[in-house]
Amino acid sequence: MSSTLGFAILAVLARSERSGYEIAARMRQPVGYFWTASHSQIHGELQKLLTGGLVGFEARHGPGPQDKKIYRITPEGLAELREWVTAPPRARPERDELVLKTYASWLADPAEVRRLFAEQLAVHEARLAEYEREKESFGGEPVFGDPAFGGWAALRCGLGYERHRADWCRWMLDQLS
Amino acid sequence: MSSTLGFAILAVLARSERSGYEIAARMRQPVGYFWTASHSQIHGELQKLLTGGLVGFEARHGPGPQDKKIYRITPEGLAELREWVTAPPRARPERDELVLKTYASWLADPAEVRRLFAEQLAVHEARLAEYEREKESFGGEPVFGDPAFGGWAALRCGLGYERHRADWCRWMLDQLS
DNA sequence: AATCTCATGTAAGCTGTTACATGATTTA
DNA sequence: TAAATCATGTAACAGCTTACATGAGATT
Repeated sequence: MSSTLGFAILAVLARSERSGYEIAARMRQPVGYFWTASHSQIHGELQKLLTGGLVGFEARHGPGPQDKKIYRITPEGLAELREWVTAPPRARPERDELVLKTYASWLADPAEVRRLFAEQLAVHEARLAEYEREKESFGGEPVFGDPAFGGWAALRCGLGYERHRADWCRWMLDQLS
Repeated sequence: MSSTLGFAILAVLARSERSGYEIAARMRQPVGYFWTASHSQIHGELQKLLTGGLVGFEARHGPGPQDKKIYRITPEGLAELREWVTAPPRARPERDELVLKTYASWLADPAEVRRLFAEQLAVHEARLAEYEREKESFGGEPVFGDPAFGGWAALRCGLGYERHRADWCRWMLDQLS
């Protein structure tokens, strides 16, 4: 039984073998859009996966003081990952700081609340523009079965989310005028 | 400097004085739609808020072995809460297990993926129906300034989110057929 | 008689963040 | 020569979950 982070790492390694450093880079972009971890967390989790026999590694030298370790998913790791993919996700409790602030917004100066939501709207519009650019960079529309489909579907989810958030911010700004 | 949980508790206490038990109940419903905590976490956080002078309490007896403690926000607590409301929320890293599963879905049996998304769609449609019912239970549409506006705005955010998620699940099911 | 609600707390453990520690190679 | 990138690890701490512990009063 691995943690979700373990499966995130396995999902990356299922596509190609990588060093811990490279996995950490992926956890910023593009996997970072839906799962993130710092390098310290990744190195620790890789140790656990190694103990569990879900990954193996091959050391290669340089550059740097320590040898580079190229991790690879094992057949056992792939089997566990496959099982996990279609298992129902465990519900995470919602924690949304902006909505919490909204809940307490009756205490605040309306002008300041307006500024807060204008800022948030700008953030979501910027992300939307970024996602639209990435959408362009996909040549065609990948279909299910293609490994690229995962990234495509995630991007569509991100676009929908940012649109919903931007709409809500606009509605809030309307309410404040 | 309080944690976000501290401010969530202060936001509840700003509306009316409550015992730890009652705050925990609120953290399931309706505040639970955007912030949750278990009773053990709440009791611990209340101790910190008490030490910081942001809340005070009055003990009242019964029922139960220990006295009931009715917590009340202090002027200092209210001032800190007011300041926090319009401060920019600190960005939480995205962690979305369903999207992560989608990223790895190329490894799985399409029929199983279809089942997973059909299940998720049902979850979001059920929540949508629940939120619609709650929307009805609001008599009119509260306006900004009314404490009830916070709950109303949060509900509208929730409705938008569930619609976006349901749409994405439907799109995924389309892709799988 | 059993279970549910009210009521507060402690403790162990996991997850995740931030800072510390080292050092070679490449680029500006 | 200074900084960025590559590269791996440890340690301290904060946040959160789950289980343990107790017990009165109300309901079934």
